[in-house]
Amino acid sequence: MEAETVTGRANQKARTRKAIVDACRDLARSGAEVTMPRVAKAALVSEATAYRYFPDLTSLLQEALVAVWPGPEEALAPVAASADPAERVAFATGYLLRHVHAHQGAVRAMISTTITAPARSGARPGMRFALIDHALAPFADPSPGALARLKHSLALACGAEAFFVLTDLCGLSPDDAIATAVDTAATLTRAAFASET
Amino acid sequence: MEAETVTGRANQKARTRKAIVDACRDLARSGAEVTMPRVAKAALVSEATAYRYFPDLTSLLQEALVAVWPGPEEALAPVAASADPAERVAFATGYLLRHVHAHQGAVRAMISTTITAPARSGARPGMRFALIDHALAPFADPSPGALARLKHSLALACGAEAFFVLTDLCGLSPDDAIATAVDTAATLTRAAFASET
DNA sequence: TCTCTCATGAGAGTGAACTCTCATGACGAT
DNA sequence: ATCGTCATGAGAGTTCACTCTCATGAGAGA
Repeated sequence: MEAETVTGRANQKARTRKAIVDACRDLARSGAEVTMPRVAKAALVSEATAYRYFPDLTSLLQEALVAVWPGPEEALAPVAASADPAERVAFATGYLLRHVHAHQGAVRAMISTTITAPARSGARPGMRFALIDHALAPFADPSPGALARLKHSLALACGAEAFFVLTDLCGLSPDDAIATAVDTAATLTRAAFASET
Repeated sequence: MEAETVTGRANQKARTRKAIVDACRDLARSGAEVTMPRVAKAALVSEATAYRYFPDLTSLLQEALVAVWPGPEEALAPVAASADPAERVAFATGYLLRHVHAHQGAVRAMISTTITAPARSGARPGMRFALIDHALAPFADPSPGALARLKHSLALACGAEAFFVLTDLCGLSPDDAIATAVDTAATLTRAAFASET
């Protein structure tokens, strides 16, 4: 056999896994509702097999989404030169929320299943935390603990939940929702770096 | 018959409805998982009957929760005399989040079902909006549109989603989560009333 | 080539959210 | 007292998240 087929069994598994993740990603990108049966059907595998590779929908969605999203360095490249924390945070928030908007169906499904099982929330990708950390990495703590507190505050504005609260409950358009979240994140950042209380 | 039994049919319906709402409220208060079958069983009615009175779990939960929560005036009575917007908003946020914490199971179930059906999110009680509006009622717009924007920002910090993000994703204790959300809401309010940009 | 292992498929089963239908029986009106 | 309406119960059906079992067949090793 060729060198690439040395471990046929392993290759087979890798192919199956990839087919599932790809199908999930495609469904997520299409904005359609993402369910295990749909994904399995699209991937041409049985539902049982899909569950063999991923213990639950959440893990699958996580892997599919993470695969599509670039890392924080790449995402924040446009503001890499900026020394303004608010500007960096604002950009990160806009970036994150645009992705959430583009993958609404998948993200909604993920929140829906994790919200009722708080214990398994660890399965959710820490996109927001990586972005926030990277955006604030260059800056020193304005006052002891302030940075940690700011990061927690930002988790409220810079996340999928913020987007859905603004669109579903406040009735904002996706663009307005993103603008509002960005604004909120920037305000919080400015406040944290301004006050030395 | 007695005067109270004039419309037996109507009374019967009222009693059934009350039994369902009460059972739901009790389940919610117990912190247990709230499902239609459980509620129906506890209310001694069939699941079909429960669905006859409430089109879905969300409507039931809404009615059960709203019945327990006092109105905004009553809730904000302790800060009725305060003229500090940040203080009033902070109190409202703490109040709201303590209730969310006390009824976790019900609120989680509500979010779980509405997040996947954004169209029906209107069914969610506007607790936060009533509280925010009441907290900010005495104050004039610092600059055109600023108040409206502040209210949208506050919806992110003063809501159930904020509580769950802080506890489930950030890993904070309930008390720390509430403190963080309160702090965030106060910061946003102060920023809105301070800058005349 | 033969055999054994293991990835996979098929399908049943559970519980929950709903939806729909049909039978029952209690209550109100006459 | 009788009749008709209507609240209710019982139960089947659908979809989805999972879980489990059993049979099959393809690839790997001897």
